[in-house]
Amino acid sequence: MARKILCVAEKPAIARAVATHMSGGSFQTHSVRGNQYVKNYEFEFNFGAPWGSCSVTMTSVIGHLTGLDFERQYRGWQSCPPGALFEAPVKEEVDEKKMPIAENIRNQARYSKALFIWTDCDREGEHIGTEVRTQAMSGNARIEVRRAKFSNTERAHVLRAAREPITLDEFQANAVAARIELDLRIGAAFTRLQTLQLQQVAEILKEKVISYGSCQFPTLGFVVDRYLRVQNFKPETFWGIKVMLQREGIKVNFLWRRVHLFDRAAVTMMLERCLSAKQAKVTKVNQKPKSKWRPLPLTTVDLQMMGSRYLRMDSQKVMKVAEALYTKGFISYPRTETDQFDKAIDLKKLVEKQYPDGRWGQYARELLDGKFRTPRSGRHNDQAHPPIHPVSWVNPSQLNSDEKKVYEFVARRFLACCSEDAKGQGTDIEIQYGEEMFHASGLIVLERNYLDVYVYDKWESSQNLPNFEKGERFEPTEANIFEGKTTAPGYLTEPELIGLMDANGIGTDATMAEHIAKIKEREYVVVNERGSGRSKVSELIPTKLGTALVEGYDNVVADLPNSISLSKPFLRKEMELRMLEICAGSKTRQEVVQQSLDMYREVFIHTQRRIAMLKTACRKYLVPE
DNA sequence: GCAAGGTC
Repeated sequence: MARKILCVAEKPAIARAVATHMSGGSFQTHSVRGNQYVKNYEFEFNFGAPWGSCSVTMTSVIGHLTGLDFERQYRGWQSCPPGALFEAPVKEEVDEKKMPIAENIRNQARYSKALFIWTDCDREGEHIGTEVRTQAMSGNARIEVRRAKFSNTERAHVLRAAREPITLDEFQANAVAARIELDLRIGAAFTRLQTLQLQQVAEILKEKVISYGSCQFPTLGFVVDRYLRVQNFKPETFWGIKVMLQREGIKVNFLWRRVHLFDRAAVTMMLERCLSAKQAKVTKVNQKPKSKWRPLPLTTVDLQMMGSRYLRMDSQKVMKVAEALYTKGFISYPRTETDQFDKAIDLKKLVEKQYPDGRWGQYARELLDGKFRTPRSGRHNDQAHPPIHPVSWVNPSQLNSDEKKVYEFVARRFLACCSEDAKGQGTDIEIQYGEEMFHASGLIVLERNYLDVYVYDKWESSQNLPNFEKGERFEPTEANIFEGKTTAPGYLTEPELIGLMDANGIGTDATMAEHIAKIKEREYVVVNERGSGRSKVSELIPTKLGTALVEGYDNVVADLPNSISLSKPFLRKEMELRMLEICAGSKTRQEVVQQSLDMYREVFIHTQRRIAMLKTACRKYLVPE
């Protein structure tokens, strides 16, 4: 009998795609008792030396198999002081719902010579791989374990991954294990402490869970930070000089190089000097081609930001809709950090699939008639998923209105990536007037190219500039002083928040939207709709509770030399750096867990000692006088 | 009743 090899992917869709390539399209599908999504695919495959031709069962898990929790006697909120959770024993157990999946792996492993792990090639994937290995080995202790290294599900790439397996990266798996333990201990300890303490302070907190998490709190911190900047904003008056020339029936406005100053007397004096010079001199006339670059291939973070901005959906909604489109086979996997297309992907074939569309089908045809350009490459590659792109065309009548909007965006974005940049002719004119420099610029859009399909970008020709020659002199039609006031920044919008989280390493592409949803659910922030119609913006405003928590924690650590407030992203960032050290092999999991726990324990003890400050902040905002 | 991370 042929040797048997068990393959396990991170999710059903990958199992199916890999099985399709390895089997050349002919495999048997068996359902798995107890789970409707996971399937076992059986087929023959020649792995080459040393395995040779084998019968294969390809199956999957659905993300992590296990979860970490405290031992039973520590799960009650009154069972121990919250601080004890820094040391309380924890155990990893297969989730109740994942039991049938784990059992399937144990059963399949029993008759298998080897286990090939096909989880995503990222940190979480390595950890999920160890969970799969544990199950397989408990079914068959002698099973040999390998790992397939792949970054997309293109056929040749998959086949090579099957024939050139590597080993699991224990360092990366350990880094995730450390993250899991830290998130649990720190999250639970602070959540219980602040919930139990603050519930006593105000009537409206009585039944509330006041959660703390290393991601949700910095997310809240960003919202409060902006809110306070808006509240504390004091407008300042500034003055500037504007110069206008009327020529060939066109009014040309020249902008001051200094933009504006906050000293009226100084500006007045500068203007006087200009006026007494009478004539201005053209110091530069620059004609140069300008281009507006087509967008980069689409990542999750970008999809969420663009979704909030142009599709009027919050980030969680966009992701839900994108997942539905993915599950139905219309777009590629929507969780990716990759903004470069692999060379192996046949992009033209994907463009061709858009031919039937009434809105951009013609544009797609023109691309393949010679206008096609290889997409730009960004600098990110998660080695697991390609940029988000349409994989098949769908008739809009088959989609609901949100799905239509997201699919349209993904399709237009993809076609834009495969297009030429927009081209234009720019003119910059610089003049010297007295001692001061001014400039005017014009733009003529010559070729719209990608703009024709990517309706979300705007790039318009400006008013035509009249002719100027370098060295010529003219007397301006007008030269005036103008007055203005600095304006407050707006409240934080969701796309801005996602940008901040991304830049500060708070959450992952897949979880950022969840953290924002979490702080809404906890009533730390609310969404305020301002304006109407096209100019409508959704602003995030902290509630009194959200403001009180941030203020309270800031006060608690205000006079500590090294403690950084929990509302800031730095602690999480530090944890991230330590995880990278585990990945590099320079620190062990145990060292990192101990170090990080020590750091957070210090803040915890301090918070406990000064719990009155947290309570005072809550009372200040939440208890009526 | 707590976290964050996978995925459905």
